[in-house]
Amino acid sequence: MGIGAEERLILEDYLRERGQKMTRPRETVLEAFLKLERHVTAEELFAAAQRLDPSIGQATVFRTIKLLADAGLAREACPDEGARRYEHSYKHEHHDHLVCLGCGAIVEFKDPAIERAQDAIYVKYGYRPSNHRLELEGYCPVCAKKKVGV
Amino acid sequence: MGIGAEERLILEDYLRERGQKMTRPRETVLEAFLKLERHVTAEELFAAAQRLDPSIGQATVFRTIKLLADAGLAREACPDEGARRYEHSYKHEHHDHLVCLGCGAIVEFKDPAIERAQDAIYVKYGYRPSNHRLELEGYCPVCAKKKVGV
DNA sequence: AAGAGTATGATAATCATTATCAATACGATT
DNA sequence: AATCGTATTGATAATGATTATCATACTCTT
Ligand SMILES: [Mn+2]
Ligand SMILES: [Mn+2]
Ligand SMILES: [Zn+2]
Ligand SMILES: [Zn+2]
Repeated sequence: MGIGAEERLILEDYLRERGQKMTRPRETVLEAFLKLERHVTAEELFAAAQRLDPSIGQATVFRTIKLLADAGLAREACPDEGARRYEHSYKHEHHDHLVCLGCGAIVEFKDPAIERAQDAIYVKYGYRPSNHRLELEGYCPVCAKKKVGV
Repeated sequence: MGIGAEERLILEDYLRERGQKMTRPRETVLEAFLKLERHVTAEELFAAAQRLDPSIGQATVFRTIKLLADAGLAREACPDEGARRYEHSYKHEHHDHLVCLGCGAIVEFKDPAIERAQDAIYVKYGYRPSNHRLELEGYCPVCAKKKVGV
């Protein structure tokens, strides 16, 4: 069983349910995405997909990453001032991000106390929860040293 | 003492320190901003400023709202899928946002437990804190009712 | 193999924001 | 109050990410 077989099936099911088709370009984008274990922009994904198939178009990458997100295989995370970024969603639990403003290093974390407190906020105001985004910005130990006193 | 006198002085000091000048357009944008007690886009601010002075240019609004942010009078908050939004910062403490995906209603809240837990994360990973962004999305009581079962 | 309908890639269009630049306004100094 | 060196302005073009268009190509079921 090849890499990404499970994800491929998920995408196929998702497409079939909606009368859409599994195509070669979509396979290519999925494969490129699964190989990139990072928070990736559409442009980076486009470059990776082109390495697998130079004939692939940019528009297709934008369209497909959205499909992957709808299908539950990808999820938006860590927008990069201007560009969206996506990360794996399938078998990758929700988490928050601590990002270094100096070098871009990203720590992924999940704090039960924070998650619980957020749920309490929803309850307090009678809102039905959908999703949340928590991003902590700062300077990693290395970059903090470089900017002493700033 | 007119409305916004304090803020005006803050802006003047900020500009003087950097060899920049207090100008009529900047006054106009500040006045328009202070009157808008909401999370506002540059475009909305532009419209409001034009009502005060039809000759004002859009570029000036973009430039000035950034100045206000640097000067500590404004702060980015609640980006509106595509466009930045700004809110008052002077004498308006940090807070997080709970936003309704149905009608756009925004609840501002501050949870000491969450803030504390966030600080702990910074400590745990040795990061120097800069700022953080927490946004809870969901459906307000009214909109939740309209979408029962969705 | 054929047909109906979806997907593709190239390209143009959007939208928010920024850069450019000649003309103008500030404000310190005289 | 007039002068002068700079900073600022508004109009406009440019940018960058994303989306829309559309003629052609592909999928998948029959
Ligand atoms: Mn992540
Ligand atoms: Mn707010
Ligand atoms: Zn760093
Ligand atoms: Zn609502």
